[in-house]
Amino acid sequence: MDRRQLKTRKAIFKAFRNLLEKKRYDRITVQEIIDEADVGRSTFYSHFETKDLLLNAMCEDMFYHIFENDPCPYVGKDHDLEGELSHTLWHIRDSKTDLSGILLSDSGELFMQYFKEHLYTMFEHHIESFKTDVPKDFLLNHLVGSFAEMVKWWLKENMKTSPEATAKYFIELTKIN
Amino acid sequence: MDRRQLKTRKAIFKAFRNLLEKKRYDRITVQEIIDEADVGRSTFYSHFETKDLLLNAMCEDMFYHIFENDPCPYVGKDHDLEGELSHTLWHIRDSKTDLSGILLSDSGELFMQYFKEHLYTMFEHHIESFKTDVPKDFLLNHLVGSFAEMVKWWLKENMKTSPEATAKYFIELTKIN
DNA sequence: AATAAAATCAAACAAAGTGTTCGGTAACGA
DNA sequence: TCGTTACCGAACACTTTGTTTGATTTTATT
Repeated sequence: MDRRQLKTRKAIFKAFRNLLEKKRYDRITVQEIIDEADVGRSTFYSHFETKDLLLNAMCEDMFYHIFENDPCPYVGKDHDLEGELSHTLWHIRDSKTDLSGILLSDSGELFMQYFKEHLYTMFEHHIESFKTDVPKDFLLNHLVGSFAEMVKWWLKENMKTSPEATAKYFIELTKIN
Repeated sequence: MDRRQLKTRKAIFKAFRNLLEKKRYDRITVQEIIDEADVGRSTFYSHFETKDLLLNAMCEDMFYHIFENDPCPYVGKDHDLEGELSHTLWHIRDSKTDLSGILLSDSGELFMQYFKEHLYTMFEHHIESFKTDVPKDFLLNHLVGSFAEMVKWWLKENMKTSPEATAKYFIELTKIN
């Protein structure tokens, strides 16, 4: 990939992130992004057709590393749920881009939706092992929703508790078998 | 209040609701609302300064009846949590305006935020009676988040289960003491 | 029924944002 | 070095916004 492309792409992402911490997504104009990123108007549109696609690209960028299936450097094995949750929290904490700034911003719910989509596929792999009477889709919704809320709370509290303890917390509070 | 005012206000609300079921909040223009409601441009702005304030007014209108502290016609006493949750679900089901259309729309998260605000104050009254080690604010987040997700799921499934059974479901799945 | 008050309307407006196109300039990779 | 590619800035037609104007109903009251 051309260095120039990467440079503009990063500049736009950074500008977008800066703006998102200051104001709501739907109040941010392309004009402002252009000014903040200091790129030409036509350049922006050659990279991203719309503001929505920019958001989309940025979310993929942000959440890719968090949910990638890599050998976990912190937790030995992540085949059990609790281990995988810790793993995920580790990645969130170590994420290079400031996730808390964005997830806790006025447009946080927007990113939460992307976040939840990833969580769905993650929890889906464990859903079979749970013994409960509630329907599967409800249970999934419940797990994803409460875990996402927990992450938000965790970030808001500056991640005082360790990923392991936090994951254990979550398991503890939810009757999943 | 003047009949004309009420008529315009209702027309705008209805137009807004119709549009919200078709497209996202931030893609809806004031122009479209005006056209759909068939009111003059200046009339709209004499009622609502901005689109955000219109949303705000409509949410208050929608959630007022759901969370008002009335003598419950369905559940005898609503001093216990489960009874209050049933009560809330009853109101949601009987709500005149189609809540599910809006809460499940593309802009559902927007309304969920308002919804959650009400839930917070509701759960706060019960929080003292819970015996658990997790911090109070985390527990609140957890309850509000998972209950809100449950309502969304419930609406999506066309409210097949009864309010009472659904509330019991929720209590059942959450370790709150 | 008459009247004063108030809400509505259409039209017009400047200002700001959108998305596209253009040719010129500069940076890249080979 | 040289062809390719990405960037820039300027201009464009177009839409949306929020405000103002003055004429036209509709309302509540007497």
